[in-house]
Amino acid sequence: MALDHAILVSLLEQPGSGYELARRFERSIGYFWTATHQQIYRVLARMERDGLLAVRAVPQQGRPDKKEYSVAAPGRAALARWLHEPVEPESLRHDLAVKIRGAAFDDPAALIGEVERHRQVHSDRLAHYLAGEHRDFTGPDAPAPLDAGQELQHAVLRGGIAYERMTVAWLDDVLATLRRIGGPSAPDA
Amino acid sequence: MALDHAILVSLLEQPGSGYELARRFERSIGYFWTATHQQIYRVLARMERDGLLAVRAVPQQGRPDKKEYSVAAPGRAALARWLHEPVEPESLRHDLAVKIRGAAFDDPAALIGEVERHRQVHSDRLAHYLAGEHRDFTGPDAPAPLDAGQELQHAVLRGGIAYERMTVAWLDDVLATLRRIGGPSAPDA
DNA sequence: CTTGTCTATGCAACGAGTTGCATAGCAGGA
DNA sequence: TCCTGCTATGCAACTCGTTGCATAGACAAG
Repeated sequence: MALDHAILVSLLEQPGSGYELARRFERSIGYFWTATHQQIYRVLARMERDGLLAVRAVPQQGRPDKKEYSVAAPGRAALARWLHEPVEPESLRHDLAVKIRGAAFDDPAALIGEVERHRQVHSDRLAHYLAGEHRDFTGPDAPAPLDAGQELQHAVLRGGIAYERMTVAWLDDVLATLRRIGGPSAPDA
Repeated sequence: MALDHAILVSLLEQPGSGYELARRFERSIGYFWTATHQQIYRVLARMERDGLLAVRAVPQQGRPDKKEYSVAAPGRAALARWLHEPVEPESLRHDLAVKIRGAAFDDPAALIGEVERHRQVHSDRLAHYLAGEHRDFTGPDAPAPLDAGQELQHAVLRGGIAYERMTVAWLDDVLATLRRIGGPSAPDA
């Protein structure tokens, strides 16, 4: 299970509370691994119980205390072990592709709005990634010689950028196809 | 839940047994939605119980009977309803990206073999998709004017091709990065 | 002064997905 | 002959992931 390992990596990059992790999972890490706060709290509790993580209660003024988690030695070892194991190349779960094939049995033109909406989301994500890349890696405020960790984060971000660019281009292709067949051919049903 | 709908689409394209569906999910449909035979049998049983599918026992010589499922009217209606609902743009679950970021806390060079293995898998899938595209859509044996369903299947396949091409290129980028930082910089641990 | 939002954590229930195992006949190779 | 593998279906147990709800103090807007 990779959620454990995603949390370990994130805590090694920067210790933090469950709440903070949940927000990171909405941002950088979450681009490649999503998780809700419930999942995160449950996994943190389990990993702490198993001695992979250390907790420290941090009092805050005007707020409930937060539990700051950091990676203990056994957690680091568990991550290292996982890094040396092969993982399965992932398979996609692409609802929209199912819908596109399904549109043949309904009205293809009715899907245009939905595809446009997805295109917008991916286009926004792309802009967001590009802004992050400029801020952290390629812009004037970026650290001059990147260390290994930053190089790797940048490489992963380039993957996200390539993915979103590819997706936007593909959805444009799909839209053109839907408009082409929406005209001449009648819906199948 | 999209497994139901993926099954409906697949059965509309071609009725078949659970076993046949499981094999389709290893091929075309499975490129965008994976499922094991257990999942498929369970969902087929539920959908039949709910009247979305019709079953027909087909005797076979030298083999156990197979249950051929096809989509009943309520199933078609359920699919149509889903097609008109918005779905969430999916988020990735990319183990390898987690590993790449995690490599900063281990030996980056140790990840090269793993990344090469993934590159090979994606490169094979790409070749496989391209062969399928030539066979079904662009080659001399393809149907001359494609109908709407075929146009849409082709559009989805083009998405798979674009995805695999993008992934192979990105993994090359990652490999170059790993080799670059593997030399000068020492492992963090 | 009440309502809503943000930080911060968590329980309980459910549904989705995975893994291991079982059955059963037939075909082909060592 | 025995072992492996393929077609064909399914149960049981488990883990993973999602959804709804709850608590609780601080702060801002209406």
